[in-house]
Amino acid sequence: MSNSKLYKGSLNTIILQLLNQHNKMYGYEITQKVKALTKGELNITEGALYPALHKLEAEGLLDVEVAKVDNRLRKYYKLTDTGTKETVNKLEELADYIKTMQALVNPKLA
Amino acid sequence: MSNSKLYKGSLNTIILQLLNQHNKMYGYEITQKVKALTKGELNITEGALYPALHKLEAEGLLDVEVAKVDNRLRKYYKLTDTGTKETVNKLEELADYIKTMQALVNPKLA
DNA sequence: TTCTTATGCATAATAAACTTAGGTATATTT
DNA sequence: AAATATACCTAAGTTTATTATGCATAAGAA
Repeated sequence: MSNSKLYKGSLNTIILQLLNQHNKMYGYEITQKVKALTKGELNITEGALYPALHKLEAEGLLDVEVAKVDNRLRKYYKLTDTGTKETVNKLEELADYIKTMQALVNPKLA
Repeated sequence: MSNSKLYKGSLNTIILQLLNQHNKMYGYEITQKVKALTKGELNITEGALYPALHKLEAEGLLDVEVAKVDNRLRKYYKLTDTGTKETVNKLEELADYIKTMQALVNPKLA
């Protein structure tokens, strides 16, 4: 993912928000989109991504739709209503995290 | 620590930066300082803190000095030179993390 | 045309970080 | 006297991600 440990725990937030922005995406597409948006700084490993997608689906946050393109399989994921609500929570948590960490790191500005 | 998973991986950064700001601190003091600075949002658990302090010491980033106050033990930790350098790295990583996550979450501003 | 890279999915073993749940001990407050 | 605060600690278990694989098709390079 990155040599920085700070990304630990951020994967679900990233997945949900990408699906929030792009409606439906498949796994490989997510890895490429993250790489592009972060200019190579963040590389989602498949060993992390696929289990995460399966878990989000099992929790009812994502729906899957299988498609065949160029004779190759794709699994398109999209947010459920519950998933959309959870995305809002995750984004709030991210904003809170950033605010809290900045308060810790630079208490003068708090 | 917090109900948000985003803090996973942030503990070392927090410890190092607190020691960077306050010169020397002991474990319990760190938990209270974090609680105060974050207005209760972040509570470092002792099960996470003490092993983390021991590891940072073993890696040569912290020095320990034992003191007895009111007949109770205190272990004061402070940054070594290496620890000070590593703190700079951690703070850069945090800034990069925030920038990257904001680029992912709000690509319009990127 | 063969070999490598890209696309696309997946899991299993291991490692790292943290939670939960204990344990010990002294000081202070109720 | 009992509960809370101070102050340290570890061990079992969970979560999250890494590393290492595996399978299969398409496209590009040698």
